[in-house]
Amino acid sequence: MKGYNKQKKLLAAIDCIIFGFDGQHLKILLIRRGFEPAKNKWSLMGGFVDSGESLDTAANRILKQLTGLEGIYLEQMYAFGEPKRDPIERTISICYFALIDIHRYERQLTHEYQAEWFNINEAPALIFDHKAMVSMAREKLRYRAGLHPVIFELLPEKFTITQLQTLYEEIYMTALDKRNFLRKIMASGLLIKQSDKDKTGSRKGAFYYGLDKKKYNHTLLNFTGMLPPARRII
Amino acid sequence: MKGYNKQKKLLAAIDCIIFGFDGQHLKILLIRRGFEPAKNKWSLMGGFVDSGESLDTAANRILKQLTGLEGIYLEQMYAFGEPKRDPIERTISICYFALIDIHRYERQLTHEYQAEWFNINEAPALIFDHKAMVSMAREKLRYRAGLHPVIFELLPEKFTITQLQTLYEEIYMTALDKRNFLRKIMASGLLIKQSDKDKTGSRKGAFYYGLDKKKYNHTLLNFTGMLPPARRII
DNA sequence: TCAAAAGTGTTCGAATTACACCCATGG
DNA sequence: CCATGGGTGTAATTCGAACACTTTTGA
Repeated sequence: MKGYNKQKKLLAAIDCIIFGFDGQHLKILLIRRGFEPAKNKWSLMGGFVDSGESLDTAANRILKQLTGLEGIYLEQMYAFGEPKRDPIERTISICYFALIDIHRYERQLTHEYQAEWFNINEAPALIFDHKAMVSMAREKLRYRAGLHPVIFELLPEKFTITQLQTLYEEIYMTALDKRNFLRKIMASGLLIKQSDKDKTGSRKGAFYYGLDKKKYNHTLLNFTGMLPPARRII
Repeated sequence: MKGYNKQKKLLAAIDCIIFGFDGQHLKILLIRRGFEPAKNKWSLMGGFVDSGESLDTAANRILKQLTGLEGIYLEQMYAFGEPKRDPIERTISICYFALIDIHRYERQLTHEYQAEWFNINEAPALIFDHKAMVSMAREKLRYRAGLHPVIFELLPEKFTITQLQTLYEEIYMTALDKRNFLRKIMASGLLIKQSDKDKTGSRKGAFYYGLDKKKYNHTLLNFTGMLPPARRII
């Protein structure tokens, strides 16, 4: 038996939404598409799945090729398959979302790869159905962040409580009370207070915190969520 | 421009995990595969995506063809794409999961379509990577059911509190206290007490409840979950 | 009359909320 | 010395967990 003769083949693509956080705003990484159609238009990171590679492998390869990023948090999100979504040829796109510490790669990304960060609310028009992908990714991020502490993937090794809180506020588009936030986040047992301070944000300086990596890995499956129940988006 | 010349095409398939609940156990619907390879082996409902149809359309079509089911709860779950997952030809499978009221279709399914229900814990060996699909679907169901009242899709129009509780217990593989369960489920405001009783389960009979459909639709986005935090699987 | 499932409240501790002032520092 | 963001506590309420007995009725 050589194959399923009567079935139509099609192209499979990967698209990645890459989230970052600059301390103020949630951002996404975009590039100008390198080939026709829609060449030079803003686009998510994308490419085709090769024969012989799995979807996860393809996603990692494409991410590496377009941005140099490796070993980052990457999760499959959804498959988009409207017949006309790509005007040239029938292509289904398996969409991934990634979370990275923006500062760790900033120069590399913008200089070597000419990728550009945009505030999530100020992104330019995107090709094809990429806008829908971005909104779905945003929603999925809220979902995930409410249940698992994935949010730390967006922060540097050391961060302040205020940065963490701002990040939650960005993702959920809501204001949080800092005392309650601190109590709750400390109760998770995930944070380890450092002895040094971030002096860039204020005169007084704010203590850095690090992540308890062991607990973090164990906690991925048992996290109650940071939002007060009444505001849970999920 | 005619196409992306250098890219490899592949087949896209749909596979559906169909969940049902018989009042006692969570079940999945399987059929014997109708074509080679692995003909007559137990399999999820599956088929290929045609040109010109979207993934959702394909999923609905395949479900209709193989089971006669229409208009049921169907949600995309995950794309499986290991290169060798189908031994005959490179095929990625976009996997859906469905929730149905088992009694509504029981005869139709088992007689006309020779599909068979299996308790989720007693299912036979499945072809390809279908076993992994089923475990992921189970997990996803826990996830969903903890946050949205999708669980009612598995029950008939009228059901008793005990049935509902048993269903939650099945999905989360845990025992729940009936008084606490009742209080919590009633607090959701989703249930409407009927005036008639189900007499099949006991001498005394248990009141039926129906779903407040308007509230149900609005509540899909604001549901706190039925599990005590300590036991939340998610 | 009894077996079997239905139905029903209370108490306790933990978690969540709302809320406002002092601290440390660099300029 | 003062403007700025950092850091802290308490009281009221709600929510979740644990727990056991009475009711109904068909056989």
